Amino acid sequence: MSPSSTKKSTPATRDAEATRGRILDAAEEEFARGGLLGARTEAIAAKTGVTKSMIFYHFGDKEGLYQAVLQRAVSMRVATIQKTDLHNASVELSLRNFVDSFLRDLSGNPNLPAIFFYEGIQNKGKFYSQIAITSLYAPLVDILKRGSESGQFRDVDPLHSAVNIIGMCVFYYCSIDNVKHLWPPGTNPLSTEMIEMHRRMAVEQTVASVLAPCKTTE
Amino acid sequence: MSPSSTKKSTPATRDAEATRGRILDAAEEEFARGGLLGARTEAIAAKTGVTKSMIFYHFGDKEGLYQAVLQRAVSMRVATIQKTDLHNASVELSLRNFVDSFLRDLSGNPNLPAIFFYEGIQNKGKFYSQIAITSLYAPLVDILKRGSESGQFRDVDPLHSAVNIIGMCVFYYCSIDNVKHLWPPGTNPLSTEMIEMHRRMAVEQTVASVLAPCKTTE
DNA sequence: ATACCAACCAACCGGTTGGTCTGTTAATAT
DNA sequence: ATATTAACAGACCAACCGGTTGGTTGGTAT
Repeated sequence: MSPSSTKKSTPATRDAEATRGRILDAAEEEFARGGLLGARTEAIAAKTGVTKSMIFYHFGDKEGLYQAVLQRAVSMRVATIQKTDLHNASVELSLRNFVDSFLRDLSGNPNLPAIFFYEGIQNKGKFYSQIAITSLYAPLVDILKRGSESGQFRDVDPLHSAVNIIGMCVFYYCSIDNVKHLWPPGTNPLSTEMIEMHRRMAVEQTVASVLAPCKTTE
Repeated sequence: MSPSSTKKSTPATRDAEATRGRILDAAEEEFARGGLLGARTEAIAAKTGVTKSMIFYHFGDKEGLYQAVLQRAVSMRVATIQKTDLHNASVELSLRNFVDSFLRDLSGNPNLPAIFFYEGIQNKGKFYSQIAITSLYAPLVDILKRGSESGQFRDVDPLHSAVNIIGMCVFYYCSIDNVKHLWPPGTNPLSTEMIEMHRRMAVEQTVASVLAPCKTTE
């Protein structure tokens, strides 16, 4: 019953683990807004509620914090990929599952696409290692290869079509403030309905973009 | 025969118009690398060959230069849109023409996608006015609406599918350094063959992503 | 109780960067 | 020729920002 009855629980103050987590959350937002270069350590500290020094105490330097943010994001995505049914006999269903799970991950964290765009453009992918990119793309490439070879998909290049499919999924999140004017004023691009609409459209377009034209009956 | 025989030609030195052009070119590269925030005026000046002061002399401030770069990019794209056949009786062909001309524009200037991404994420689209976005997207939205209503396309939402289509086209250019590791080492993502491959794939996937499934031979 | 250390803060430092100020030189008109 | 002005250069500044330093405080083991 007492606040510190359990051995491990620390009473909220002086909790290093919790502080690191809060810094990571704030940093994710800030890096999404400005990338490694444009993010301000002061801004991260302000959002977190601790002093700027804590960033350097816990993560070494700005770059260390950045890598920690990237690492966490990749790990989370890889975790949900492993929980998804991607080896279904129907490659169409496998593709549908992959894209659907990807888009649900994104809707839970709309900042991630921006962070990875920054990583590619600003840092030329320096911190987004070969291993990370492969682990994120390989399952999708594999599905496309299987579908292409079995004839269930059109004769698409697996790598190019994989990249294009990811692009179709994430562009919306990276361009919200550019394209928001296309919708009637007051429309909130991150509202539940809009997010769901985008997911439906992206899944349907994705599948249709590679699916073989319907075989003449029989 | 003399170097300054023609009235209009200025001998290369003290040519304000040419200097502005060179600054714009250098700025486009630099803004593509870091956005309005991350671009360094010194770097732009260095690439141009003139002093940093010239930027402020010709464009007022960093923001003025940035707006000039955006303006020029939008104008050029609008110009080619107007030269493209987008009102063909076949909406499929109209769509194909739009995407193809878009991708050919991009291959001539791979920096543009990054600039517009930065604009949306960093500046929240402040300088990418409602007018600009509309003039760039409206023709595509129109094609999708026509195709959807006539039944030649599936029952897609014109706005969402338009955004997704653009995403499929530009993602490759914005993520080159992230996804380059997917291809065998040494592959140049900006080589003529890769660019052409990407354009073919993007056009085919785009059309397939909205095209109605083939009617039973009737 | 008290010694100890991880967790934290406030003040400060040095390099970077957008922008300015003072001048200088090349073209042009008269 | 010479006055005028647009097109340039270079030195400089104030603000900003990543990172450091020295010191403080709260939990904890003995």
